[in-house]
Amino acid sequence: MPEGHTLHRLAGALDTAFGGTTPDVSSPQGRFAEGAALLDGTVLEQAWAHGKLLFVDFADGRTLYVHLGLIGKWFVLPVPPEHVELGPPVLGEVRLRIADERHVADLRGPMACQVVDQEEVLRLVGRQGPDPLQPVDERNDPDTAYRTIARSGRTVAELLMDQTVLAGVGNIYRCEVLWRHRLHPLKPGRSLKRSSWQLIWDDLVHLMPWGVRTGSIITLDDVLADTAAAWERGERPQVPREFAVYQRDGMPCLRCGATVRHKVVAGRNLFWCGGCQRRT
DNA sequence: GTTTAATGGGTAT
DNA sequence: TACCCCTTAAACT
Repeated sequence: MPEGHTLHRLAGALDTAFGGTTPDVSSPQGRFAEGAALLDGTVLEQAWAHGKLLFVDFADGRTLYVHLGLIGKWFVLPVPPEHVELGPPVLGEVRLRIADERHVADLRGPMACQVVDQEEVLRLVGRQGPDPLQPVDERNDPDTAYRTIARSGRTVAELLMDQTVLAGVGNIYRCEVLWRHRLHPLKPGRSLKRSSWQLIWDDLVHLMPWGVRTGSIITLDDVLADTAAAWERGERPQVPREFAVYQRDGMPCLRCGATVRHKVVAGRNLFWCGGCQRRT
């Protein structure tokens, strides 16, 4: 679920459902009871994201900071008619519920869920690298990422997932974008050409908004073409969960037919094609 | 019924 | 590198 596209999509959904209103904020599970009490009954001004960090600005300078981590989920759903009176029943471990008579947003399993001040927001965002889902400017500059990559002996695979280098990319986008540009994931950062970095960044800028629109990571050109065509027609298609290399170890590469390889690197599953992703 | 894996990341060793 | 946290659904026995 959670790479950067998920958080930007969530920010939009929270804005649409609750922006400018005063929803009920609670912690059915109890573990966020104090924070929920601080926010309950105040205006939810705006939700926004940088990389995988999600922020919800409330009145009085209070901001809710949420990081979904690996397993966190946050669904924003309409309240079905039969549950308008009492609100939908709480199922499972709901750390935080934001709700009114029209919408309910239940947060489960987040790595972080806390009320922070503006200083802390700046500190958190300041540690993040540039985010391909935000406009490039002085504060969101892919060149800063390349400067780090170009003098690093760490692998490109590791650097792309380091949120202080590049914000929002997770394991799927990283594996797939490297495949798309035939780059070996274990190349050291300092061997990555500037032109290759520019291709990676531009490709993420191209791909990730489709993740925000559809809620699904799309990295195959034919899936993207079908989805974009359907979108043009005003349809909201179900996106097939298909990738080039992610979780396809032992299977043939969709491009060259060589066997997709797999290795655990820094505790994460890394996939790449042994045939068409060169080390050079 | 129990174990594992998952699109993350912080902290200790 | 290891270990810890968070939750749930799928994959085991």
